Amino acid sequence: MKLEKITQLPNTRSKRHYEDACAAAHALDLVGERWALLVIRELMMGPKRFSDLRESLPGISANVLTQRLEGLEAAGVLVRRKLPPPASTQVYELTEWGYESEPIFQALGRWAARSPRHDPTLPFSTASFLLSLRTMLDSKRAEGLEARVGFRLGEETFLAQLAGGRIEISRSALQGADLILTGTPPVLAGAIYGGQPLEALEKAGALQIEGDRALARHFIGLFPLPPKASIPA
Amino acid sequence: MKLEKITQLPNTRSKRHYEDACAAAHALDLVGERWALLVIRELMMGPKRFSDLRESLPGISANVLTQRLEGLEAAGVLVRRKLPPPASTQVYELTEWGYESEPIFQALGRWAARSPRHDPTLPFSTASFLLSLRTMLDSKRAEGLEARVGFRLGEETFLAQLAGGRIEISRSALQGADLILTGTPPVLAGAIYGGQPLEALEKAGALQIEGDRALARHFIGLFPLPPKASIPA
DNA sequence: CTGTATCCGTGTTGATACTG
DNA sequence: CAGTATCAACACGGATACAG
Repeated sequence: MKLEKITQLPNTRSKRHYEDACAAAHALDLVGERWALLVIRELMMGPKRFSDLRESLPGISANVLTQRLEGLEAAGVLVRRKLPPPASTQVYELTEWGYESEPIFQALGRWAARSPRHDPTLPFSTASFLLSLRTMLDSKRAEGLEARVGFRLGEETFLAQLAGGRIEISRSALQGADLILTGTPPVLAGAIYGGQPLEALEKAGALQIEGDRALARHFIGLFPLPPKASIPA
Repeated sequence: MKLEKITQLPNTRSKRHYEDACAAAHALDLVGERWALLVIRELMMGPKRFSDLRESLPGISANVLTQRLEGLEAAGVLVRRKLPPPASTQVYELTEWGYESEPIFQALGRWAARSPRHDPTLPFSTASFLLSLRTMLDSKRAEGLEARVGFRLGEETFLAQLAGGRIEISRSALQGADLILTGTPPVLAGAIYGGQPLEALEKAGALQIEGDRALARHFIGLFPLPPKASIPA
């Protein structure tokens, strides 16, 4: 008669959370669940649909994505919005406060780039590639440069504007770009972070360069990786 | 004879990890499990023993703490060290790279301090209080100030040195301090972040002030909180 | 006294199949 | 396309027992 266990009180304290006044701990209550931060990362360059999110998050399952979207909406990190007709499709978009979480990704990324176990050959999403540029730009090296670099990544195009040692990147058309790079995020990352020569990638057909080729060579040198941490025996 | 179950293959792919080249995702593979970041936070002000960690992490269970310590050691974030006799007790200490994770906490903390749901009345550990000072110091306001502020928090003492708009905090004896504050982390946080008047806390016996009282009033004004985010309906 | 290992009830996660 | 339903595997947290 194990069916008698209807007496389960299902929600004493429905969610698991740290009982801790520390703001960082609170942040983990909000976005510390598995996949939550990666969902936010994927929305960092602008709104996306449910299935766009699924595609760019290798391995997330539909039900978990649903739960995370619900949780993040309840937390005030994102909103679901219906695009006006004729598109009429639903998208998820970060709130202003949601967009302000970018420094979290930068801190995580800068730190983990030094990890001895970091494997840069895994799948690389468009959003993380573009965020990595914002994170890794060496403002000293970019100081004197003023330029517009366009990216064609799959269906989408993005424009990076360099000025005053800073970089701004947004979804945008590419007119007025001094240079346009076309390829997949892993290939572009190979050129920028992996030191792979542009010519070789071009010959292999993995990369196309239109416009100022000298700028291309300069540009890919603006994003130095930190040295690996040496771990004790 | 349940002992026959040795046939369990325990590690097909022993750990759950994101298959993602993004460095931030890799960071989450290393320190994204529940409790991992809070363990690191507690070690941020110096080495601790197993039971110190348990005490300062309300709600963690012994087996989970063991697992996290193993995982973080394997990742190269911390090491276990045996103190020389006669103390001969084992402590956990962050590696240099482990200490470099502090910007992660600052980014998380700054962001979540704006959360509409942040509840600052929960338990507050010594480590998170001291880290919050490093995080929230307004360097403009601290610009001209040169001072040493001591803290007596339970058994331990810490010295905060202000100079050139920056703050350094370390476990240390308190000689040479211009001001010494004694109390619990929640009380001190109430004064610094909650705007509770020093005199009231002192009269209530929750706080003791030794030394330069004008400095105390100045000091608690150096750590402004950001405004709450307004979340959409 | 300081950690570690094991058992166990429960909640969370993830893969597949399925529905509006 | 945008999710729900189901179910198995795992992770968490509590208790307890064990080892130096």
